[in-house]
Amino acid sequence: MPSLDFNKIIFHIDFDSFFASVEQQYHPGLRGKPIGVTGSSLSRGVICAASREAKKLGVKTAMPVFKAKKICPQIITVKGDFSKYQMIHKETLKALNSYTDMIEPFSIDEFFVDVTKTRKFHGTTEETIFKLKKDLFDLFGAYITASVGVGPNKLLAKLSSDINKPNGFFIVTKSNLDQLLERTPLTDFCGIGPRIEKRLNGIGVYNITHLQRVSSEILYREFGNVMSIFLKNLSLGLDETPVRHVEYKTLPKSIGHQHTLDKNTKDIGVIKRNMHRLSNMVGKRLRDKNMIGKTIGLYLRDSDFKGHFERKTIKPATDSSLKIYEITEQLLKKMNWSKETRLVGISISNLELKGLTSLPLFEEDRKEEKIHTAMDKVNDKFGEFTIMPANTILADQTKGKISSFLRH
DNA sequence: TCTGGGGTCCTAGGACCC
DNA sequence: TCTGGGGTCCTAGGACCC
Repeated sequence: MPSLDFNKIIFHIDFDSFFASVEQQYHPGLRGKPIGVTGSSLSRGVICAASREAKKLGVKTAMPVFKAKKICPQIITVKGDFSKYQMIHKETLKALNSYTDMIEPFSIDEFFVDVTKTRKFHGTTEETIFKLKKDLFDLFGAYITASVGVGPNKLLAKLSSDINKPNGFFIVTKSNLDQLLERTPLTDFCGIGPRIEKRLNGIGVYNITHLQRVSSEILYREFGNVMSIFLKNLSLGLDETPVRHVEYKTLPKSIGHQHTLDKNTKDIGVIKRNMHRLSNMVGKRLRDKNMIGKTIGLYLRDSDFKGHFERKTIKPATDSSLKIYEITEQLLKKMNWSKETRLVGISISNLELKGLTSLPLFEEDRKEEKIHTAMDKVNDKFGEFTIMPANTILADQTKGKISSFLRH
């Protein structure tokens, strides 16, 4: 049974309206205005991030652009520039490294930092927070701010970084813990989404106090072993997952790309060309990371927004774009697909680092590898998708540069 | 004008091997 | 003889996060 140890000090650092703040920092003309950062889809996009001014007017993350415009006609939409956000992420990691190496990036704009052992070099918890905020100010300027939550574990740290947003902080203590838990709606806890909430409601649990009191047997019956223990611990503010060292996470478990078509289509040719392009993107990223994967998946979303997924595991593992494409083509056949299609996605999982064992045995394969290497080199030099197999080039959207966005 | 794009983890059940 | 059980791999499906 885990317990709460207030000698442990975990920070959760969460940038405020991250993408939007970055754009406002870079473009002074956008400051003080309601802006929404959008993804790559032009005609059917969603708001990836809203500035605080836009939030005040009711614009929310993941809201379709057209809806945001309806609610807030004066909103300025800005196309997101992922490389900028990535750069700030990396700089933040560097800055945090001067405190401790116990840093776990949780997303592009969130970090857990375990300062239990190192805090004493920076004074009290409050002094450490202020120093950290000053570091960020010196690095990025006044517009890119972060809120900090401090607690004895990741669960409580994450919960509290939201309390005094933007640019605030909150420290969980023995004396404010109960109140904090009680005032937090179930779905504000990391790990409880709308489905779980509904199932909790089904067994009479509507708030955290109910969850504390509900019997473990009833929870077990509804959620099984792992989830019921997780929920019970959560209700008491308990969480023993460690802050993982930054290096621990650098190897991805899966790599995927998806793309919402400009228009729904039944044209298998269009779908296949998108599959081909996405396969190239996935393969390229595998090769960049020097990884190979075994399980290849094809995801199609129909016009009713329903997702359909098939996957297949192959041996040996591959990093070949062509192989990935061929497998997804088989999957497409297996799905017997004839629906109006909205989105095409391709992913690969079951990843491992490419070792000596996976050197291609046959001349044919070596040739393909050489082509890939040459193609990747040109693309690295002159930009993504300078060279692509001919049938990947889409008649209707030739300049198919897709920026990949990790989050809002 | 309905609803993007990148991920992670868990469970149940079947196939297969020994 | 017709059948036990553990382990691993895979598929299929579901839920969550930002």
